[in-house]
Amino acid sequence: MKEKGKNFIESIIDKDLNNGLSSQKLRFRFPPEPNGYLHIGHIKAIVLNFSLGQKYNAPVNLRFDDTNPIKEDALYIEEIKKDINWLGYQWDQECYASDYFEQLYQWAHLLIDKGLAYVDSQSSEEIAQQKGTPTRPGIPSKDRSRPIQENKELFTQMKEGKFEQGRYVLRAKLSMDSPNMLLRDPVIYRIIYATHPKTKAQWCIYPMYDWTHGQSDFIEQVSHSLCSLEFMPHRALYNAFLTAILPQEKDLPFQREFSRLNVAYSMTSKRKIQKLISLGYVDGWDDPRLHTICALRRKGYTPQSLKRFVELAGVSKRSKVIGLPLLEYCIREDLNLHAERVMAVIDPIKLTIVNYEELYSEDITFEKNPQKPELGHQKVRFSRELYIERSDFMETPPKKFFRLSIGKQVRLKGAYVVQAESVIQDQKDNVVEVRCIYYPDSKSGQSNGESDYSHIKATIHWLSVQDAIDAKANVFDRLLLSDDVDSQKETDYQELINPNSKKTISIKIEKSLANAIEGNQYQFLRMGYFTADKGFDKENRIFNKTATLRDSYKP
RNA sequence: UGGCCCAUGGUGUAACUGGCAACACGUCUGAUUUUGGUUCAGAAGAGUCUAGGUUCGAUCCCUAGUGGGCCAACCA
Repeated sequence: MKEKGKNFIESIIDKDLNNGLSSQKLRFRFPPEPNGYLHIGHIKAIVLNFSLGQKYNAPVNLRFDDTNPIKEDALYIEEIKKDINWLGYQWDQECYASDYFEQLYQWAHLLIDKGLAYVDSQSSEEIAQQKGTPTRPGIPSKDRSRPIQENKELFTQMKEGKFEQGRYVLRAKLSMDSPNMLLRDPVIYRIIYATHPKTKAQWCIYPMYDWTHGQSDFIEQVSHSLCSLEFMPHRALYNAFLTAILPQEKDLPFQREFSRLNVAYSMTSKRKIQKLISLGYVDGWDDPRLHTICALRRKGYTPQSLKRFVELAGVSKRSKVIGLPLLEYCIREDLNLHAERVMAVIDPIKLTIVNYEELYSEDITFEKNPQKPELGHQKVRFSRELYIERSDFMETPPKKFFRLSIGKQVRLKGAYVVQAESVIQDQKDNVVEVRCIYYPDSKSGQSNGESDYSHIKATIHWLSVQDAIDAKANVFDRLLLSDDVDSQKETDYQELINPNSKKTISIKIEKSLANAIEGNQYQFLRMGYFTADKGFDKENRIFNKTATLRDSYKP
């Protein structure tokens, strides 16, 4: 049977299943380090692992890789859990690498017993120097041949806090001339005096990533340990350690690597984002211009759209940067189906209907969402004085402009056809008001008698002046000027930042939006998708622009 | 003067153990539409990095080259 769209990870799993691996043994895991907020790149790993879990009906663990107390914080544990839940995933077990510290310590002793690890007293710099280069073999440490018993005693004392930070490390004795630099006697334990988010002051030696990850996978019986491409050289260590401490074990987990999701114009480096925040270029980790999960959420991205994005981006082993248009497509696709349509005028200009009764008004209705008629209708007040979008009127229109200009007709959404008659200008000749007439027999949804309005090419949105409410909208442009900041080593923030990445503008919204709830998404008819910002209330009516609508109008 | 990984329309992925390159986004037409949105129909666009080899036949296997990525933290 030919299955299309299967990615290479799924192919590997299917092959394993065909080769006799029981589907009961399938287990995955998402292993973040709690040292910062999750970003769009993590979404790929999350979606990949959890959707594999769903597809194969296998459990997925959440494992915090908390082996470096200097960088980690309990705050991030909570934030990470929140983000994963928001994405709509439920993990099986909530695990911590620190749960395995004792076991890892015992295994380290086992490694020493086998003559495969030694305590090194050299400084970090000395060790680095002796490592050599990829083309030049390393030099063995003077401590490499330290007797096993002495190693055990020193390591035990390290654990007992007998030494100051940095005094000793435990190194695996592998090879000092491997072309894989990671195999050149890697450090597997170091002394750190810091408070760990989970184990507090219980430990003063901490295992390194390589000594932790494979073993943690084994303990949790993870079958397929998926990580990004840059961990490929670590696979040799992953396997070497597992086979060293578990020589008779047959069902060892194994690591497979996929390319990480790099998004154009996005910054995912914690250090760099932190810098942006401290320099005041963005307001915080959830500034909608960033690509952290909390920022995407605040901007109005939905879990569904982000999952879809990851799905469309695919899984492969090529390093690449995905462009923003795909991300925008995904949120439009979702919001088109779900967002309520409302009227809001972003850049208002007054439109007066001269032949409409001055004190008269009427209720106009239109569908909340043409994609979902069952949602019913929106009711808006129509009257003589309206606001329309400034860009919907032109004094000297180009040939293909279908909207309002003197002598031309448009339909006001849900209401009447109007024809512009004249404009009122200020001293500087700016148009401040458009005056028009309306055709009483052109009302939406009514039979129009003799008149035929089918030639009207455009429908524009509007708001009754007396009912319009003031609000604000944050409109964003890309924060960064370069599409691939993440791969740049040093960054000149001055030159990197788009000075016009955020504009806050005053807009007019319809009454029904006055009590919008934070996080709710709307389509401002013809203008794009907007989301009520956090803290939205009567005093503070702010919307974030989530995405623009597609626009095939080309002047 | 190292090792590992990768190379398919503009972009991202697909093509089962080799059988005349498919899907999505984007682009362009046309239709529908009271959102220049949506939807629908259709089109253009690659002969699979290069050179060899194996084969009746190569995107797929082999060799070499080229280009890109990763690796020398007491980070993960």
